[in-house]
Amino acid sequence: MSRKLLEQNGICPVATTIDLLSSKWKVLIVRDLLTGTKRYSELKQSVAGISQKMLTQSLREMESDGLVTRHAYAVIPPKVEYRLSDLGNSMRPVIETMANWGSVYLDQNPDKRKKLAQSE
Amino acid sequence: MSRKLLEQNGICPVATTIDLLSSKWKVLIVRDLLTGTKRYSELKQSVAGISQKMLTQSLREMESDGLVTRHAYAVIPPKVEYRLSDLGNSMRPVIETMANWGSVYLDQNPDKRKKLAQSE
DNA sequence: CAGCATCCGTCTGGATACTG
DNA sequence: CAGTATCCAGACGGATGCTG
Repeated sequence: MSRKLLEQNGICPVATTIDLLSSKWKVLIVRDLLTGTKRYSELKQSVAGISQKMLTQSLREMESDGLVTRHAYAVIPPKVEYRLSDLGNSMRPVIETMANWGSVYLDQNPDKRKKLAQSE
Repeated sequence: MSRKLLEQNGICPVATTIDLLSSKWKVLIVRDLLTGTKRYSELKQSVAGISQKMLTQSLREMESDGLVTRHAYAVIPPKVEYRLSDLGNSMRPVIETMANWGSVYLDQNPDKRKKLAQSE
């Protein structure tokens, strides 16, 4: 229903952004690609908890949306790298703003921290 | 599964933010409350396409997450107003950054605009 | 007006097994 | 390593009907 959202909210810029970042996974993938090119297996690691199905599916959609580019090397074993396109990179401020907000929130709500130790 | 995301990604600030803004609807609700207090029926209008079930459910969750406050007036017919808490208001930069990104994106991809006319 | 309760189809997404 | 293919449970969310 992601496309429908855009339709129903017309040309709202916020809805547009959400539309391209439709799932949580995509946001986290962008987050991890902001630091540079990553292999499939690296993403699988850094995006804690994602299944290969969701990772592949998300990457494919992001590719067709022009957020990510895929670079496959004809070697054995296979090696595939993903990196942000210019469009994907332009999302940096969005992710950073989220990161800032989350940091402040975590600072002010120490209880939310208790859960686990760092993951990245 | 929203809480699980936070757990599995540890204390990642980005994941934290996504966690509180877990659904698209919530983002759009915050967007609309940024301009001030709104009644239930007004939100139902401005958040195009949302069902009363989803609206109520989202508002309840946002309330318990401390993003939104609810003010019910004992009149007939009933009147209930919703407004952002300080925490909710602090999300303004997040939504604005999304809006900015979406605006630029729409400007550079005029084809995405064709769909419909303005909705808000 | 502002909900709540319920039914129920749809789709998401995890688990598992297999391949170039 | 980097996927693809299937199965399937459970969550999501719309529609409908009913209240204070």
